[in-house]
Amino acid sequence: MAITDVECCEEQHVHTDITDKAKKDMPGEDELYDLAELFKIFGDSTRIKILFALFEEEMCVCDIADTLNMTQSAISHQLRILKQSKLVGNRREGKSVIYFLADDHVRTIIDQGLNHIEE
Amino acid sequence: MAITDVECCEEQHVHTDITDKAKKDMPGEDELYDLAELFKIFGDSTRIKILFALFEEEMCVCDIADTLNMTQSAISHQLRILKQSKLVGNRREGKSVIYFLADDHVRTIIDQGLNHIEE
DNA sequence: TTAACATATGAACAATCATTCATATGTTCA
DNA sequence: TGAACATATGAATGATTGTTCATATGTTAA
Repeated sequence: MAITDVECCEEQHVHTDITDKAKKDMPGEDELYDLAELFKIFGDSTRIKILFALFEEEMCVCDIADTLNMTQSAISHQLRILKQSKLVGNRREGKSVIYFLADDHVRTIIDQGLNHIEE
Repeated sequence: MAITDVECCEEQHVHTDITDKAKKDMPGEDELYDLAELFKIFGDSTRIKILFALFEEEMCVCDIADTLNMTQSAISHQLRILKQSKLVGNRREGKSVIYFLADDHVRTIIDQGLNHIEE
């Protein structure tokens, strides 16, 4: 057990058997960062609402804005974020652009969140 | 179909059959807000790391700080948030305070996130 | 009680972010 | 081609937030 610098408490008192194991099993920085970034996407009620709307059916931007009673611009900005995270996909259909859920992870993640809320 | 005000696109073009259904099935504001708040907790890599550390075993604040190589103050502030969200619990044990995972939802939610990342 | 240790917390600061506004891009139809 | 519609986007702004620093609270042992 190396005594390199001062911790919050005396280094001697750190339970290195536990912390060593925790450090060893900790995922890499990149994975942890990506994971946090993913959850950050769900951490905004506008985006959550958009996802709930798309649970029903695919929709154009205009319909989503109407459903949430928000401006087209605000929705478009958020859709861009959702698309970058591969949570939604889109396709152009004439003048409209149709957005849809990319996969079923979204549903599962949100359902787990609801479970926690409703306990 | 009421024509009350101007939407992003002409009100006439909104697919009210779809938007009405989406509006009807949308959870209440409070629930959506709580859900977003919950995911916001997971949307920070420091808190994610703390949760991963606690996956291994319960730990005192000092050990968590050592595991993450961060200051005691930063960890304590984040533990407060995690506790408020009922994601972790704690108990005092002498001079130390031991933190632990509150329930298994945490694991499930993070696992689902990892699934999405690793695809 | 005092000293040392462990944790919590308030204030301040920098960074991040959601929305708005103005405008640009892209599509269709006459 | 031009006009109308639908969506995207850059800049600006107000609000939120993670960390640091200083310090307070709480616990133990001498």
